[in-house]
Amino acid sequence: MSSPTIGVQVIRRAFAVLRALAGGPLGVSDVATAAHIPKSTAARVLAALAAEGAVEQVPGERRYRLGPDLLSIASGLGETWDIVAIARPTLVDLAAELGEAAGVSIRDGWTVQYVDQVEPPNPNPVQVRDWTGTRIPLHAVSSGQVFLAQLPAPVLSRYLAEPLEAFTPATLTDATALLERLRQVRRDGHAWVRDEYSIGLSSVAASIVDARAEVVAAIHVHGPSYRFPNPGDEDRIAGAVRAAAARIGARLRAGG
Amino acid sequence: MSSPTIGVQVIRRAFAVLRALAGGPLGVSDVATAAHIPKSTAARVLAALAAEGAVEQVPGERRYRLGPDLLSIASGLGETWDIVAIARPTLVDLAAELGEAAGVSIRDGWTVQYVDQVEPPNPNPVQVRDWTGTRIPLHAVSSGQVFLAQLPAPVLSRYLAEPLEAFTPATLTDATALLERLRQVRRDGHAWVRDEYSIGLSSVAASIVDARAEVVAAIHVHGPSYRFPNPGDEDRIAGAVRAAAARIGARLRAGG
DNA sequence: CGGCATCGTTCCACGATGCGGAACCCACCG
DNA sequence: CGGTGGGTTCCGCATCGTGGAACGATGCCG
Repeated sequence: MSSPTIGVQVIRRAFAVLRALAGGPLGVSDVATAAHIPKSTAARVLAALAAEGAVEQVPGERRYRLGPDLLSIASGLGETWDIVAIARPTLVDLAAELGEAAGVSIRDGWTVQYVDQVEPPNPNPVQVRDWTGTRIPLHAVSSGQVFLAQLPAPVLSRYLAEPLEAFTPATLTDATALLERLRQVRRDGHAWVRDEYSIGLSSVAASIVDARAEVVAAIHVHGPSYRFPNPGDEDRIAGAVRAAAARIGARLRAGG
Repeated sequence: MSSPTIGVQVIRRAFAVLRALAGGPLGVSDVATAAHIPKSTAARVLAALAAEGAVEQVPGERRYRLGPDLLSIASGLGETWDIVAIARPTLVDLAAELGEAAGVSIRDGWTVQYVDQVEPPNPNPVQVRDWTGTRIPLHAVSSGQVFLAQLPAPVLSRYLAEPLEAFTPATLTDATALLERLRQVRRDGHAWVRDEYSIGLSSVAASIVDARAEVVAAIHVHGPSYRFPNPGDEDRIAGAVRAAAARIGARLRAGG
């Protein structure tokens, strides 16, 4: 291998297989193709994963899909798990109300990690792809700015010390401009971002606060800039997002 | 190896590690002990899992915990995922209302698979352990009986063809007795089970029906038999469980 | 303040373990 | 009945993981 390739390779492959299956049930050959591994190896890995309950054959067919045992592991995620589970119904409502996709994210170091997303009912054919599982630098997206806005000043300045990557011409790469934006975010309780991460994509986000008054997650709604937000509709939309975030926070604080 | 030990062993170990971490953050040595693998191997596996985002170091500390990327995989579970996510808030309410633990399960072959469980607030010190991730034969538990009650006759008789394992003296191991019970379940819309799986443990379950009118999951509430159900309280409790199941079903049918 | 108990990391030679190409089998289809 | 494509099995090779042990960092306690 030209690159050192750190780590245990079977594990790499196993997860490649799991991620491939996350898209829906697949047969052995498809898995092999999707995960870039030889067919026989794919079969062996699938068998091993099946023995662990991480995947299972869909009854009748011979394709594989993710197995329910993953949930028993995922439920060990603790607070993160609670957040996703609790947020889901509210996201469904929010997506329905605004007609665009809604999602939750958490902060992971200097990036946002999107952990769940729900599409509106009767989604418009023009829709934003599902970002679940993606990590994006904090300054480039609305959820990230929400996280940044509540960081203690010294921590924040450590983030600003490094150069801010540009994704589009609109990305805020200047520390001063970003600080000004964060001031707005703190004032409004939400962050509006247009075309800063991807051209033609707009989003609003608001933060979720747990019992210890800490920001543990953020929710957002996003859609194509040409129709979202409709001019003059920004406040209504932002209000809905803030309200949803508040509701989720309340549930989180109430129910364990 | 005395036993053939089928499967890829690194994968076995990787999942042993993940399951160990499902209980909460652990250091390398603890993981090694819990998963019964040498320390250096544990470190290597953890590093590999970390590279996949399946685990992460808790910031500041050096212990590891499950990583958010698991969610991006779990969200590929499709309907099962939706069920858990949607059921959670209702389970929280239900557990609070009845003061005992509530859970969701799905059917997996001839077993029930518990996929989530929530404890009541201020739980009594005497509580039932968390069954999440466990599989139990259908006839022995309330959720299982709910699933059995709606199986087509021919499928059901295939299950009854094999001997029914006894877990306690109260387990229904006689096909006729079980059929009679299932009749009750169909009539009532719920299943009450006392001491049939474990002595001193009682539970009620009701089924969750999706848009295609299929039973896709069941919820239950269970507690120690000495206090649950309180005499004369069976109907109220069962009613609450049925209502919760109906609510979850409705949400499931509405929101994607 | 210094020594001891832990915990994590690194190293390396050994060999078990997983690898994967190819042959085989089966189910489905034309 | 011959062909195609997916799944499973086989088996010799060497890769990849293994784990004991030594090292280094931490932090607790005396």
